[in-house]
Amino acid sequence: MDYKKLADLLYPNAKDISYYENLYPERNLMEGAEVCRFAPSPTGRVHMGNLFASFVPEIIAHQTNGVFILRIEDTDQVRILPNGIELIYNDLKAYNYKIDESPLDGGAYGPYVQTERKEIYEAYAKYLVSIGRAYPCFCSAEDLDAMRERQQTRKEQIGYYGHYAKCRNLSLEDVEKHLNNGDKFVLRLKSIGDPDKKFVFKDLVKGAIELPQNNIDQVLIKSDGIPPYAFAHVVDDHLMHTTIVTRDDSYISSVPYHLELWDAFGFKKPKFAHILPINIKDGNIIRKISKRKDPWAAISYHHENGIPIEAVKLYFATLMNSNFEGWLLQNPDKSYRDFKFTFDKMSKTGPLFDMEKLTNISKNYLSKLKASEVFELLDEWSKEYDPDFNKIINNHKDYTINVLNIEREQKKPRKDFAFYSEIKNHIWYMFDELFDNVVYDFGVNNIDEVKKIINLYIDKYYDENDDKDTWFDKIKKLSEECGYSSDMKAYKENPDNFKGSVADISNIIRVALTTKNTTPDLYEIMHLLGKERIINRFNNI
RNA sequence: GGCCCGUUGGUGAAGCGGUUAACACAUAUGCCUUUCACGCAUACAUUCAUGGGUUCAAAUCCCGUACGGGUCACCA
Repeated sequence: MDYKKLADLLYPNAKDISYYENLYPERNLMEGAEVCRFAPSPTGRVHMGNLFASFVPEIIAHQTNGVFILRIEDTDQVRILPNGIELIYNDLKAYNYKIDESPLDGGAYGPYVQTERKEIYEAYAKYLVSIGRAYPCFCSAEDLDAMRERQQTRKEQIGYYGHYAKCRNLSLEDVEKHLNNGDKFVLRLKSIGDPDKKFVFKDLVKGAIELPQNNIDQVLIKSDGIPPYAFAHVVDDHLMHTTIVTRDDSYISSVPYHLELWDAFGFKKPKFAHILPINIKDGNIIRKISKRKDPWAAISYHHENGIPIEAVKLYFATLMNSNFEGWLLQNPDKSYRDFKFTFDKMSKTGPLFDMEKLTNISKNYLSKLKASEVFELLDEWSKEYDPDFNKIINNHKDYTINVLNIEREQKKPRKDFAFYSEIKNHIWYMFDELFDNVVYDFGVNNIDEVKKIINLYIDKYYDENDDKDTWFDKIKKLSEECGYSSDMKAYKENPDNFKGSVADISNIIRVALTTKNTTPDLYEIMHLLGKERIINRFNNI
């Protein structure tokens, strides 16, 4: 068989691969720099699962001074979305992922959309034919269905291989005849593997895995001229000089085929890291995150609820390498990017998404920020999701920052809220605009007693210039004057001797001012509220 | 069904031949305290799915069983 002739027959116009080999030369990178990529299909918006899948290559690429590529795998025309590329790109950008090369940023190794690389694939397909490792197959869908059925009933391996690979031995004349007929064909790999032979594949995440060789003559180019995933992946990652292929763990079973393809081309193989998808426990079953079933997994849900993007990334970092958490505890002021991530520390079983954990991480993250930083974040979030509140906090910007600063600048700051959407619930009573139609609950204290106490307090004790100690001493004096114990220990020992304690007095003032039974430090709140507002609120009781 | 992979407390997860089986989250109790939050202290796996084997020694190595997941397309 003259393979060269067959190749020309099949792909008369395709370029020689040397053209592309020269067009996309070796990258000039530092020793150890990794070229990684995220290669999604443009089928819709990113969710937590994809976001994690892209977090990994992004961080590895940039930690090694390498390159992070966004490549769009749109060879399956039926599932793609019209603006799918922008959707994905914007979602990644919203999380501050640094994308070095992409359909939108361009780059020297593009195009970065697979359907735009058709002629490249053709050249490499032609090459494979010319060296006798690929051949055209004219079998119809019906032929293949019949074959599969037969294999199934005979309990044989399913696929196009061995004597089932009818088109493998087509002569040049046969092919020519079909072509003249206008018959469509797919290009298939001429596999030389033996499934009875095993080899050991080293995965960066999963370690050594024993796999059987591939013997299926897989489809390299579909009848529409576009390659399925595997062929496109090999050509693209070769030409883009990817050093680490990160992808979903489900690809692992097709590794034997992929490796045979790399070898058929004679290309230098990249390293592989098969990443377990983030799972979710749904009742008793564990399954992949689903966009449809898990609304909380959608990026939009995170935006709406004001889940800080940095917290999500911190959470991803702990999912990626569980020793990250301990490191962060030791290095609270460092960025997650300073931590040395490795693949071998990644979960081999698939991490479970844990909202409680994310919440905790987020609380810690927000508690460490400056009040002004929290304000900026809150401002940005509320602009879109709570415009009324946004107006209020911007009308009193400095005041709001001070409110957010209550018990913040201390070694162990408060951790009241995890998400921006929760902040309002914690500080609304500090704003007169929101302190409207409020309902007070003074518990066991009747309203006359309450009025007596607050009036006495304002007339006799309150002074807005008091420091905290003086302020509290006065509360104690007020307690005693009203028959309440100023000493908690004494009160606890003989509660019957008093009408209540200084805690009750404090709480009456707290509720009168905020309606809430639990608030941050009362002194700070009163200090920020100011005399006028305090008197007004007391008078409203 | 074939082929791969996995199974450690309520949860995530470290450990990879000798540990009191880390750590974090959650939960509970106590302390601190004007409330809350924070913090601190204590408790929570007589044991690492299960049965066997190797070994002086096994969560760690080997074999079987059960269960769970992945994959077997002109989808990625």
